[in-house]
Amino acid sequence: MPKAEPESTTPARSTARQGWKQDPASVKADILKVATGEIATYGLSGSRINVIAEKCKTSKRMIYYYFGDKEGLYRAVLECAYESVRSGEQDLKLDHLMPIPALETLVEFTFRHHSQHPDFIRLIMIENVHNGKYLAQSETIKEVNAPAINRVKKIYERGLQEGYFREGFTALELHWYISALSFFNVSNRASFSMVFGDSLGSAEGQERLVAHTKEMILRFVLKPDHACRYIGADRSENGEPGRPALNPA
Amino acid sequence: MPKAEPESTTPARSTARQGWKQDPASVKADILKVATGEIATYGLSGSRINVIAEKCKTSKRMIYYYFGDKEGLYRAVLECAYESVRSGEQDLKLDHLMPIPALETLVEFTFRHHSQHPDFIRLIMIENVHNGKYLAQSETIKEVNAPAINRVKKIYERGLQEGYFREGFTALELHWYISALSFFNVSNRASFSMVFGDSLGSAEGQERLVAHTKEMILRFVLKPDHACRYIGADRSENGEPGRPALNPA
DNA sequence: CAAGCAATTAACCAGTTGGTACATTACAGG
DNA sequence: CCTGTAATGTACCAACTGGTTAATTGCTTG
Repeated sequence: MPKAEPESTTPARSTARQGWKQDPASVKADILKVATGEIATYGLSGSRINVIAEKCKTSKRMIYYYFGDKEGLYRAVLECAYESVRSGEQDLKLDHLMPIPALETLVEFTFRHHSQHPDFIRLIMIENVHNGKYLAQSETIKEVNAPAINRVKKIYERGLQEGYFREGFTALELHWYISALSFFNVSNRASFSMVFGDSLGSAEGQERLVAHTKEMILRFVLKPDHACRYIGADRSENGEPGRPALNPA
Repeated sequence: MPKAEPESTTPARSTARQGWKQDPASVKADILKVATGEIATYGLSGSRINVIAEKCKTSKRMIYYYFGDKEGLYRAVLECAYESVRSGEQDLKLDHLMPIPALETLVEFTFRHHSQHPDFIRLIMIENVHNGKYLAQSETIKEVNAPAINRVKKIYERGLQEGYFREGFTALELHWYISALSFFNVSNRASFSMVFGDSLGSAEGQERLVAHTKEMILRFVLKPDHACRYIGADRSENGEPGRPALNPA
């Protein structure tokens, strides 16, 4: 058992005391970065702290010095991943958009954001295999995720007030649907493409999936009249789905 | 390296020669069953063949005798899981239903079927963490999953011909959407409920999710006029979403 | 019954793994 | 310059792990 956690709560501040050839914070940050990659790749039980230490060009001892044990390292990786992903979600400016485009934007952003952060998705997959055991130990993470729901909530409530959206959903449910479609796209790509071919993984396939996902969420949330009018109006890029008006004939 | 795989290709045939106190096929089947549970719970690298052997009340040697090595066992578990899940999907009789109810039935079945087989979902999650490496080695599994696509395809094509569905989708895409929503419900329940509370995991929450998922898929696939007419007509059980007619006013 | 073979057991092994004890280095403050 | 302390490197270990060797048991068949 190491004596105590060192003080540096903020990793990667390079203006700290240059205690060695490099400041300890960067060592800690490096361990975290490498561990994230290793654990995301091999899982908690599949990753080896020896390997992590080697890849950090530091000693195994350092990992235990900073993170206590393997689970401590994993917890730190989880929290850090959640935080860094959250921080990348800030600048969306959805309030400036009308509810429908705002929702479209959010869905598209979520979909693409997930697909651009496969390691984060993998960590969540792994954590789910562990039944959320380590997520449960972290108080930080619950706070970190509240904004995600609020984003949906604001859009949905505005859409309700302005008469675009159907009533009867919760923001949590909407977030769930958006997450499900965006998450699955990354999490199950391997098995899906292995079994059915990876036509949906190609650039075109992915564009179809984003477009469809957006459309799916919108069609679901919109009031019928708005749905029939709105959908298809801007769906000119894509092929058949989405027709210009209610009655094609 | 064990000499050769024993002949029994069909596990669990109990009428085999009663070679010992119990027939070897049941030993093999038992190993497979226990291994499925262990691997689904702890992952490939997280599970221990010692533990599996103990739980089987057999020796570790038997596992190597029947499955060669740990990966061989895992492959067998994967294939067996896919097969047994497939076999539970046969008796749906979707051909006797009109396209719209057929699709509804399929979605609802898929959703509930997934939630009733969490171990299978977990195995797929784990296999995806391995990037489908072992799935790629199995030829069986591709064949096993073809019917899933065909089921969707038949419904979709009938729906097209009879004028209910919009054109421009592939059966694979539709299957993807149905799978995504059904799979996510199981795969991410832990992390989701850990972060947002498990209101969606309760009995009522689940019923809302099934209903919404069905509705979402239908709204997406149906032609606008059918969508407005059909949706909500049988949506009397649930609360607000789904209104009786196109123009509520 | 002897031989051959499938099924099974128990002991064993070498490499790995998470984790630690202990010495050491470098800086900071007195 | 001396000492405390944060930071680090080295060597080490006990437990475990996947995997194996070799002997044994019971059935079947000639």
